[in-house]
Amino acid sequence: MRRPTPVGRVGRIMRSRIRRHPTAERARHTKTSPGQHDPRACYSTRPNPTPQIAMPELPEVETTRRGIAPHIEGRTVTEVAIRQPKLRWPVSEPLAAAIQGKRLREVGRRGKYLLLGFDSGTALIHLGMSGSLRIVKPDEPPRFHDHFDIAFGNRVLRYCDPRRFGCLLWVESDPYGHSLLASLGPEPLGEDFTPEYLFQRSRKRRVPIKQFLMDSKTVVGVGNIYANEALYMAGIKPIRKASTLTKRQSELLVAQIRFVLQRSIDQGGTTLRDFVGGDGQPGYFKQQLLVYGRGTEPCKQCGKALKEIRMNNRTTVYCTDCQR
DNA sequence: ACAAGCACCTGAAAGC
DNA sequence: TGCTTTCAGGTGCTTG
Repeated sequence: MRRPTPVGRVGRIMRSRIRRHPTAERARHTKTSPGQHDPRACYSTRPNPTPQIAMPELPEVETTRRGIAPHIEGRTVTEVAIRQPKLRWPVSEPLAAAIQGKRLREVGRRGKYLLLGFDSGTALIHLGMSGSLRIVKPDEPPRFHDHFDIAFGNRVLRYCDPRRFGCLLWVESDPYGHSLLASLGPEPLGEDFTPEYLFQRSRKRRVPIKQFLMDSKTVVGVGNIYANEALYMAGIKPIRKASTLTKRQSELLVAQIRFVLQRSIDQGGTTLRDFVGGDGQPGYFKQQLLVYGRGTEPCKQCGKALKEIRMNNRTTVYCTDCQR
């Protein structure tokens, strides 16, 4: 089916929207005209193995953090190369100059954001839907979608993102006060994410429970895959209104969310070597998923065909018998 | 405050 | 076979 094209007044308004982040620098990107420098000229030629697209959910981001941290923490930035500044928001203009010669204190994480903490300022990195980071040697030629490098001597942190939904922003003040992080809900593996919290928070919410869980203001790091899995394991139907959640179900749900995320992080630990010289992709997609991606295959508990629907434009899979 | 829907992007898959 | 269209999805923003 053809995508509806916005028409009339509303369409004009939508088309005229400017893509920017309110607190991000308003870097302007003029189109490259003939004769001008084409940023893509920096890339090696296109025929390289297409990077596998894995959806980075919280376990992937945490594994990435653990994978890159030992190689770059405590080291000093020797060079920054931005080949493609047009990510979800323009790469912060002052970033390269700001971190040049600076020492990286630590690699932190808040939700799905990675925080490269320097002595003065923080680089915020989000992997979007298809982003990945890996450590390469300085002489390794960039592939087609390798959009930026941050070099630490002989170790280069390289960012690849075919769909460019990720971002690289420079924040000089307290990063946790930045608008992207300030309103985030609790960490799912932290002590603030309790059954009581989830229960109270869901009281007046009429949206489907799955959508409620995927809202980063409720809890961070629960994307489509893990929302499907956790709801299946907790025996809760994704389309139910959040407000119908019982206290007992809140307990089950919190426990299952913690379980599926922790298990994935544990499994990711076995693929850390992939971050150096490899493709930078943790091997999560190999893990066994109970419902996500199984379409209408039989439920692993009762054998009945799973149901696949679209909810809020997201694929949702559940068992009509095991989930109530 | 809450809810709904769009935008961003491009490789892969499906459709013709 | 080859071209065109649709789908996938995280998440901030705008509108209702």
